[in-house]
Amino acid sequence: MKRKITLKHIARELGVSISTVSKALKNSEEIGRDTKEKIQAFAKLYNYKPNNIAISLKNKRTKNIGVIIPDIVHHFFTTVFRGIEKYANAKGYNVIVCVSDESFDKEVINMELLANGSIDGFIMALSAGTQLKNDYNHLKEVTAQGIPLVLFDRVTPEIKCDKVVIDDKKGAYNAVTTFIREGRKKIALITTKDYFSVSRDRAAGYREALLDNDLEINEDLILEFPSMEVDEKGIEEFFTNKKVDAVLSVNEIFAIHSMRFVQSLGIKIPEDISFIGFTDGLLSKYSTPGLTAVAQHGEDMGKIAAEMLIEKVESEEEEETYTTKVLEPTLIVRGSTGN
Amino acid sequence: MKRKITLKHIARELGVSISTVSKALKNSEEIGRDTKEKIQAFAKLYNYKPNNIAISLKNKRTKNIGVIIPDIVHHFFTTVFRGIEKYANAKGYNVIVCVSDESFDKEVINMELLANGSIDGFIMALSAGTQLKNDYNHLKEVTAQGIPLVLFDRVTPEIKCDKVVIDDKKGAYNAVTTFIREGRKKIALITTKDYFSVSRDRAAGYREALLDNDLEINEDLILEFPSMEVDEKGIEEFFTNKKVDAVLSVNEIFAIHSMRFVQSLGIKIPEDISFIGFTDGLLSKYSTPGLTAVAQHGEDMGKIAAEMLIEKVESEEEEETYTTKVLEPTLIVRGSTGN
DNA sequence: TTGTATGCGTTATCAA
DNA sequence: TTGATAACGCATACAA
Repeated sequence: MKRKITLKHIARELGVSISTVSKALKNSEEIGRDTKEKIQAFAKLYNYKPNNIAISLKNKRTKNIGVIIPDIVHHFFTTVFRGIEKYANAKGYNVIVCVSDESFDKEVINMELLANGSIDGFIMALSAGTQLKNDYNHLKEVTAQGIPLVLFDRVTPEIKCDKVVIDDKKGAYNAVTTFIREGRKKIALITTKDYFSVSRDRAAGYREALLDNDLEINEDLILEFPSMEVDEKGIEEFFTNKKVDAVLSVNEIFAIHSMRFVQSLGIKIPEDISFIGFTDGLLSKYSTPGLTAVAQHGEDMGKIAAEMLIEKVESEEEEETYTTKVLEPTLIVRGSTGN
Repeated sequence: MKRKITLKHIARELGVSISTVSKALKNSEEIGRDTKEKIQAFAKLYNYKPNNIAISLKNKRTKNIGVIIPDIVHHFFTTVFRGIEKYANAKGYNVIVCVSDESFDKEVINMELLANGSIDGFIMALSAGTQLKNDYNHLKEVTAQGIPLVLFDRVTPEIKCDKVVIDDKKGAYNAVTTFIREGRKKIALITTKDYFSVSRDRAAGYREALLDNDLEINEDLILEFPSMEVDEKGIEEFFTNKKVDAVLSVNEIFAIHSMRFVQSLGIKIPEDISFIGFTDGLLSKYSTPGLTAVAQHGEDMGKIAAEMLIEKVESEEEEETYTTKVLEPTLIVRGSTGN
């Protein structure tokens, strides 16, 4: 087993000093031609590569960025992650992922762990637990230490930092407008309590679109689940009792379940009822009929988040200017709408 | 902005030596009661946490594990990752992810980068590019340096290391047997060239099951795509020209597309044709009808991989014994089979 | 009981 | 042109 070779080894082997080796390998002008060649040849031969950890310690820069997301088996987050990873990698950064599992405690623990020197900055989406608890001290700690932070998708105004979100309100607004243009009148919303920031905005867009079109808001047509767990019973009950001709769902999974259930009742999509769901994921694409979806452009979001973070990480000045980028949602039209 | 505090700061502030502080914080018996209390109080007040990087350098242990996977927007890999992450985290390890993007070059670059001190060991699934090129020198390098490596799912006999796989052959065998028990005779296989290790095994299982049941292998019923890209045309052509009453697909996506197409032809599932697909993902669960699937138990696989890796990382002896764990596939029965 | 010295692998400053 | 030394933050063997 050939252990990794260090400057010291090379120096000893070649009878020169460590600093000479270091300089030679950086092609410093200070070092004589032949010593340089000798050292470089030797280094190449033994495949010398500087130790990242030592360099991190010296530079106080790890070239690692920490990503904390609520879940990894999740199409949207995974898409954002891809955007982050691609950009970060291209910039020479590695990505350390921690999954908060929607738990406040795990989010805190992971963050504190990584904050002790492992990473140069954070990119994260708040866990449900954190949003529920409304406690952001761990984030404040981190930013107070001068560690750059970028929040995406699930954000909070409590923390001053860069943010990337999509215009959830507009996404919902556009979806509802689409329904109305189709002549739908009884438009339902299936939403969830947990995802405060996004659900709130989406519900707001839903309401605003109805009002702007002189339709009244019927609270009976708003189905609110406590979490994103699928409540099969709740869905069945809703659709057996309520008469609706269009449904906006804040996520794919509620929409898919609903579609299946109404289809089992012999109701036709989109003839009798239209569906639009947030987050253009695999299910939307492959359901029958395809689910018209509000695309969140996760990969772009990830890329932008990484850009913002690395920008801050590498900038010398301690700017106190934070920006929030708002991406435009796009409606991907499929078979579940349009009659 | 309050920068992170170090032992040195505490020492200076309290007028003691660095080593005294270090010992006091480790509750060493050597240090006097009052000094210890004073130091501990001060440290708590300023929320002292040791710097991970410094400790890594000292211990030559990073407590990071590197995970290299071909794709992150992928249900199976993401599931494995969850298993890895959970276990690793519980053991105090962080996970650095790199995505090879199915490319040999990226796999090599990422691996070499991480191998220079950033991680204590690797868990990975080979990229398609690597399997195609059949070049494993980067893996050999790493293991030669004594860095533990665990391969999962997409493995190679070329490298001596721990491995975790499912019995792909058996999964396919069982699926085909299920078809035969249903009385199916014209059983097709949709497969792909790229994933050598898994596709080969699955195809072998398919063939063996046919032979064991005295059915002849009709090469016309084997549809082989060059990659996992969906070739809509190819699928349509196949199903318009061939008469089949059962289909085993090496992935969900081919199966889903095929189901949709045959349904559009008015063929009934499972009455006229049965489907089974590998990788029990979201699509299988939510397609209509649900796709009977060969579950790969990704999370277990990830957990086992992490266990094996951490075991090796933390063991003192340089054992040269490598084991391969083979997980049993499970058939998840849904609506696409059983007539 | 406390402190000094050394080392982990690297780089940078300064001296020779 | 080369090398000694200090420093990054921490831990520990050894002195005092």
